[in-house]
Amino acid sequence: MNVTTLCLAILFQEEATGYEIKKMSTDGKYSYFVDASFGSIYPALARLERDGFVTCREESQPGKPARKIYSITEAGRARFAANLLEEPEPDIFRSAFLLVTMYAPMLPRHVVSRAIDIRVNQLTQEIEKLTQLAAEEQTPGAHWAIDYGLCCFRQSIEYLNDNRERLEAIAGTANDSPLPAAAE
Amino acid sequence: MNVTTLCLAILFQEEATGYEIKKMSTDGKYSYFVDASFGSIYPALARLERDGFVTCREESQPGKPARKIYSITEAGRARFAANLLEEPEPDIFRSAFLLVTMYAPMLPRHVVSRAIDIRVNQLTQEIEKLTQLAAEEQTPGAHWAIDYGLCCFRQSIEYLNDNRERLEAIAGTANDSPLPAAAE
DNA sequence: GTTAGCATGTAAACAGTTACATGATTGT
DNA sequence: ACAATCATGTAACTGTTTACATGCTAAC
Repeated sequence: MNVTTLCLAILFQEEATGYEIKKMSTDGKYSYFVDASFGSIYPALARLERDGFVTCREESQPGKPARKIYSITEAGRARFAANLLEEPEPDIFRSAFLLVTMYAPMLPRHVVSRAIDIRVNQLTQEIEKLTQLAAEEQTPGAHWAIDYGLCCFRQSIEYLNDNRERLEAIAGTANDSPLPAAAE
Repeated sequence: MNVTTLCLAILFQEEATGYEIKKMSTDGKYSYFVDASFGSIYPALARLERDGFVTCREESQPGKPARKIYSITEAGRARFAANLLEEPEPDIFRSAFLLVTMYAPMLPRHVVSRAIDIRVNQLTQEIEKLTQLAAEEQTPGAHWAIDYGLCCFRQSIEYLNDNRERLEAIAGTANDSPLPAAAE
């Protein structure tokens, strides 16, 4: 999914500024679609407005730049809806954590332990985020998605806790490691 | 992870050609790191060779372009190892399937059903791939990673099978859908 | 006094994809 | 006949990030 579609997806549900879209795509409910930066969101919104898929009203604030609040148009709704009807692209999972596990034999034990700790932490935070989202959220589709996410993340943490010793035992067992520190 | 690091990661474990690296990053064991195209792999290998991180020997084949088999150097091993010691970046999950679930109320039921079918299929294939990989694979780190993946994927399929009716029941319940087809 | 949050926007730089060029072999 | 697999490589294009510019307010 590209930034333009992300903007339409969010504006389909609620009005928002570019700043708010950025937050939602980085931490919020829409973080499972794209993580976009300001440098891609602002130009995307300008293009969407130029092409009639969104409209914009300004709200001036004393001392700050005016908030530009975007709303989706009928053309915008239709475009996003048509998008949703297409076959969804495959889900993507990319993991620097798994890279560490694959090369565990050549890594010092503490590096492997730290990687597990970081991953468990990340998952815990993700669960907290979803729990909070569920409390605020009303739409039934979002609720289903949140429940699914919670189930997957909990299972993942459980697996990590149950199997971390097995992985830590592998650490540092390679005898041809290019890391002098591996022997420590 | 970028394409250059991917090449080093693979060449750390085994010699390979650009073509083989492409396959491994798209379907194989390394598909959880980056999915790279030829247009990025060949230039990356050329840069790595120029900078002394890999070496290359050619194996001519009648009727085909010569295979350029790359091997990692000590400098390359050191560079990749240093990379692994850094704090791993957070794992990334991006899902077009979850987008469909979130907007289920405005979608016709068959679109939602199809999205679930596609996702279950994708997960099933992922499990088959990992099972096959486990049969071929020797390194203990890779085995741990595969077991972890299998656990997550199985759990995910189970959830989808147990909760698909609940999601399908939501489909088409929005009365303000921009899709005329939603009423079918 | 310094960091974080709010708020918009631009331009250069970068990484990567897509499409093209070339061509034999094997399977359907 | 046609598609897929093997095999390398380049060039144009695209989308996105990073860094910059600007500036107020509130918290620590």
